[in-house]
Amino acid sequence: MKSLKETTVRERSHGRWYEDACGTAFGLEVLGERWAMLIVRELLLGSLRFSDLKNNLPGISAKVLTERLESLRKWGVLTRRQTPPPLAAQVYELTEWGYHAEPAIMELGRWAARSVMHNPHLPLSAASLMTSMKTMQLPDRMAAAPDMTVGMVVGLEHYCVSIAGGEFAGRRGECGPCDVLLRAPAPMVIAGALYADIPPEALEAEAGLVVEGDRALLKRFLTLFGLPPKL
Amino acid sequence: MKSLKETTVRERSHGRWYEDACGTAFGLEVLGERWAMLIVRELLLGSLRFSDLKNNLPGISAKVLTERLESLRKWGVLTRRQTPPPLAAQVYELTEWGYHAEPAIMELGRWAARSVMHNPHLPLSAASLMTSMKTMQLPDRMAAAPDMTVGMVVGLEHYCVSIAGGEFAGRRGECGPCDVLLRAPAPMVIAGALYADIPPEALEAEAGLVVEGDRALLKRFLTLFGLPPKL
DNA sequence: CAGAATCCCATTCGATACTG
DNA sequence: CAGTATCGAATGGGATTCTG
Repeated sequence: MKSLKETTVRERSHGRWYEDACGTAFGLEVLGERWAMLIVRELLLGSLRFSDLKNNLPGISAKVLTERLESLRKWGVLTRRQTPPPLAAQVYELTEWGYHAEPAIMELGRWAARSVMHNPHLPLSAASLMTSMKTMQLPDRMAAAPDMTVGMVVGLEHYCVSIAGGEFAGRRGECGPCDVLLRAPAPMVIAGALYADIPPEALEAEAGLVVEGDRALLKRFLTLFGLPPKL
Repeated sequence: MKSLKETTVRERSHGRWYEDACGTAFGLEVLGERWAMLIVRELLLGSLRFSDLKNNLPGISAKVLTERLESLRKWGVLTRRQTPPPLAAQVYELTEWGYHAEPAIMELGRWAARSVMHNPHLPLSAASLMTSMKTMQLPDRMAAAPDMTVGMVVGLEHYCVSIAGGEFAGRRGECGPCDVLLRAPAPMVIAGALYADIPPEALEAEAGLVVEGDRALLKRFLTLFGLPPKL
């Protein structure tokens, strides 16, 4: 009984679940626990405080969040940083390696979205919406897109999307001056315009969308994203 | 007490852990459980029977393997198929959608391999070796590579790698006629040649490697793969 | 061999309460 | 706000046994 427990402890002290040393198995040691990858997804859009993470991940408990953050810190995916004196808060921030997990996380999302069992018309968090936009870019349209800056205010959260030289970038925070500003009460209002081809006018009339700025550019913007075909 | 349990059952009946409906969250519902992604990785190289999967995934129990296979089947990642009468065996085989998970799994492995905490010189399964080769292709070298077929016999397992038109393909099974045939007692012998730049002659002398066929082509082959820089 | 079924302990998780 | 502490319930998973 004692020996059984000791064995377990020894194995876990390595942090290893899988005997296998291949890259994927190692990646799963780091990001394979429940919530871990979604925490990273949140932080891809910018640093966050503990409570912001908790609010953005409905269903996660403080305990699990604490454990995951500590685990991810040990693995070198993120760091905990004290913000300068004015705001004495501590924020979690991805390391360079942590940021490089973005392609892996996006590939998983892109793959999953092609399942016939995935319903894209379900409630979505604001961060999910931003990540999905990056994932669902249509490369040929994006290559021909004019540069633009699109601000989004979803509920109380601010996001800024920029397209420059065919490159998409999204982050948390306000844009400053932007070509288009969208205000929506919920993420799925914007998702409706992006993925369900609902005209923005209809969403303004019925879903509380508010559009400011260049409406023609908004139309163009909305053509840059699309769901992949199902398999 | 009853109501608490009912709530739990309802949520799990969706198979949903995360409230979030984004693609990544959905992908994690499907592949986020322990072992699930490694099972898929095994099947990417070709269909396998239950006992083969169990042997190839050291540490997995029959119970967990059964559960995962059933879950993956329900999600449409794989199917269970009866082989024709002569061999009355049943094999697990990825669906088309399941095969499309390959980029996501490889991106995760590629990312993980860039961690300073990942040691590539640890024991490796044969399937991991094959997957890692696909992941660690050097695109520019691969583009200029001549077509070739390389057979590998690792322990008792046979694999066949082909390069045609700059495209890498690997699968389980024998090659038939091939340009180079490698026999190694363990996967890491071949990994040493690929990633640690150990000359094949040294491995033949000291690690039990056996090379048959075109040795010059083998040298060329070994230059096509390399570990990504650490971050 | 290919699993299903059972047993049972260890771990995990979520809810709640508490603290600096 | 940013966690820590504790506890009970749920789940996970290894070992074993049984069946076709």
